Amino acid sequence: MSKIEEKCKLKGVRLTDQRRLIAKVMGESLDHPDVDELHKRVSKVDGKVSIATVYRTVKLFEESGIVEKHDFKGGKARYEQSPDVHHDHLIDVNTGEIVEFVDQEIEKLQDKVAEKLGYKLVDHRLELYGTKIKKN
Amino acid sequence: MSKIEEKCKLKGVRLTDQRRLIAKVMGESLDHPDVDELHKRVSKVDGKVSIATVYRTVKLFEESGIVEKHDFKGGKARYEQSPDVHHDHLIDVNTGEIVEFVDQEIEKLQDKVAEKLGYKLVDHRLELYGTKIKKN
DNA sequence: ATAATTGCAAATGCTTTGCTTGTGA
DNA sequence: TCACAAGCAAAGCATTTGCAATTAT
Repeated sequence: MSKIEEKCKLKGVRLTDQRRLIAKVMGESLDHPDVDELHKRVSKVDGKVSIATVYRTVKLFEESGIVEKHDFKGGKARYEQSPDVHHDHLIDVNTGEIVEFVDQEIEKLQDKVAEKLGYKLVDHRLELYGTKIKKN
Repeated sequence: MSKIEEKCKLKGVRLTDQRRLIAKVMGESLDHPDVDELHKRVSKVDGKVSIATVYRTVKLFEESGIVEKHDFKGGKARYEQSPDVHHDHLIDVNTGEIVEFVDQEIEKLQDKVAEKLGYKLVDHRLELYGTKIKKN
């Protein structure tokens, strides 16, 4: 049973063949696929799964905190399995490649900024867009 | 002549009555209106301006660096006049209110993170989502 | 048994675009 | 004058939804 499947059980999310398959594909994905891409990967195993089901399932998983949705610039929503430790993303503007990173100092400063403005931070979005530095 | 109008001249953007009006409305907006809202405000002055023109104009202004587009969570694109000094945004998740802020330290750290990963930062997105802290 | 889930196609909401007429420099 | 802009309605694209048939517990 996949890790995502376990989380479904835990959250009381009813499992179907389609959901199990989508969970498996998500769990095996090391990148950040969009719904179309997920549907393609799922279809290789079961060609009868509709894209509507993929949409419904990622939404369900997201609402259950099982996957994370990202709306990076210029395009469709992309998904990844909810990580154990929070991270942010750097997107290569040339290749679309995504690099994950963690910076505790920035995280702390965000809290501080919010507090200074009279707010309690409940969510945030930090995305860096960059170009690869050529090494000589 | 509005500030945005001046920028248009500078960038060689041809001015029309509609663009002048949209520029004026944008310049007078202290919030971050979406296209619908802009169209409403524009329509109060000239009811014949079509929403397609508003879409085309904000896009043109954005490409010319005259306005900034923001895709905050959950909805339509919102616009503001390009500020002289960069700032980021904190969004009140209850009211939708937007607070602008500047934090040089975070900015610096972002550059540092990108560099450490082997990238040159060309753009970034930092949004804080929070709830107002009640004061007693 | 039966409430929830699926597949399909149609609908949605924001944004863009083709085409014809109008207009700024 | 004439390349470019505007208005309108239609098209596009990602995502959601109504409905009838299917399925999990």
